[in-house]
Amino acid sequence: MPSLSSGLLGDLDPTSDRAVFRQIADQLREAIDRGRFKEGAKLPSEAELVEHYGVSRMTVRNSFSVLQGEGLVHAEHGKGVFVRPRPPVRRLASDRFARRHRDQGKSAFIVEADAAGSHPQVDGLEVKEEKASQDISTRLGSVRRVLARRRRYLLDGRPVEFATSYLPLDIARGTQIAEPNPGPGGIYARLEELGHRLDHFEEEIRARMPSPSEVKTLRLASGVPVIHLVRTAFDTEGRAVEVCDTVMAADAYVLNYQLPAT
Amino acid sequence: MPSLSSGLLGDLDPTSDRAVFRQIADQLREAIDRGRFKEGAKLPSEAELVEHYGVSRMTVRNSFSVLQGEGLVHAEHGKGVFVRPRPPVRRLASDRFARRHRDQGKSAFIVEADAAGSHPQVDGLEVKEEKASQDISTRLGSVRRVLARRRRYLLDGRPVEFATSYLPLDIARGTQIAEPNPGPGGIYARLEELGHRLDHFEEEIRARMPSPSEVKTLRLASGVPVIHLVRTAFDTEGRAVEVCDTVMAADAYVLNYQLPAT
DNA sequence: CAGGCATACTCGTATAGACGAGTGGGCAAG
DNA sequence: CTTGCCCACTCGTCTATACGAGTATGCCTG
Repeated sequence: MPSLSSGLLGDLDPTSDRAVFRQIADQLREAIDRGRFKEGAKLPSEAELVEHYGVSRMTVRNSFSVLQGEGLVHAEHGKGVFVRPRPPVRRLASDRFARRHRDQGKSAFIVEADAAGSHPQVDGLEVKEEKASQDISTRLGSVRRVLARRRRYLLDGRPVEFATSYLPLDIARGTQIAEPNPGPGGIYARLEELGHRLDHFEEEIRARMPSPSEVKTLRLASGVPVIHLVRTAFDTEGRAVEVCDTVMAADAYVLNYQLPAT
Repeated sequence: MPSLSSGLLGDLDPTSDRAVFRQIADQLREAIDRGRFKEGAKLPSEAELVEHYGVSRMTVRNSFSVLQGEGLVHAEHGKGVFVRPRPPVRRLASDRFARRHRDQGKSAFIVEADAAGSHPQVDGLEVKEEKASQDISTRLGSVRRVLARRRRYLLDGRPVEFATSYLPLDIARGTQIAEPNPGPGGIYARLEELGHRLDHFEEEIRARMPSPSEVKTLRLASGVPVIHLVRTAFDTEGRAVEVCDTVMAADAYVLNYQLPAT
């Protein structure tokens, strides 16, 4: 039997008009912030908190759901509720598509991860021709059908990113871009070999909560948003030659950009 | 008495091992996605759904809380649960700090919002000297104390962004930068007048769920993440002359960047 | 000693009921 | 007609209970 007496937590203020479950959430949050519960540590069980505060179990669960929504903790069935550890983040530099990074035989993702000491994997590779969505069609300049290259990226076994590249068929069909393995330097290297000299990229960044299918694909804990990045590659003639739609687990990424002061 | 018969919703599958509240959430989500409930529309009330599905009220509330966590709906006490409308977004262009945008008398935020037909406000202005946090100190190159300029930005009455600029005291003290109104072109114009010719900016972007204080400051609905952007300005000598820490309501922003293919 | 099972602990799901508080419409009194 | 109150409807909070399912541990059996 658990001896409880979770000495780190205070009492409720019955005179306060703050809801009880919020008061409990506040105390737990503060305890976490102060380091009384460290990353990965187990919080008191529901039963212990019921005992400690003298409230019903649903009230305690309600507190936990507040903290889950904030991304502070996560529950594991049969084990307990734990302070969510901050996973190692992947930093995306704004020069990651520079030509000088394209001469290796491996993809940028693999090279970076190796350098950071993580174990990278690429997964769920799928290459096919399909009808362009309204959005993609607009971005690529009114194309009807496109070549789509889908893949998922994992770091140390954890899915962190899901990306789809779209290319106009008149560019990609029949080239190595339409093969599962696009070869050294990736599709940007192939595009340039095909005479589409790249001029610049435009990136569009949003953050939002994931859809259920994204939760599944990225195995996201509750309270983790996604970063949605859409990159369009333009050649020197101003034509959009590729659109890459990427959904990233927000807790696994920091994006870096360098801007000239002009 | 409500006549219910919310004909748009199906039945539960008792053989499914998917939890009842998830099935209900799924049906509501699908109805929203299909446009059966439009933006801003009211969903059936808890009581109606209790009736329709023959489940207890807590189960229905549980479904709603799933959708709230996804940022799809929001509840209004005494009124109902509504499909969350997508607010107008502010697009941040990567050239927004170019010198050519600095000659007007008004701040970039005001100019942009006016152009977009929204009503901009700046709020909670606070300028003071304070101790630099560990992080800020590191970014500015080991300064102890800094000038901090805090302000909140609103669009059509809605808070969308909360920003703090930090500057080393040896640069900012006694200048117009230390005044509430930094003058035309903002602090970057003043910095250049003071001889700190700007070379480039570095921006660091994260997305996460907001802290309770951020929820309050930005009046965030549940299920809305924040974008956390930290920008460092460097002068031509490579010195960091300003750090701007910005927290944005993620549903109000799209960030745009343009990258050279190098 | 190894394997398997029982058990106690964990969270997950669901029910039923109670009261409170915000909102808005309708009715009644002035 | 206007004012003000009441009531019905909404979601918010909380209690108490029940059973299910995942996990870990230790004991018991072979």
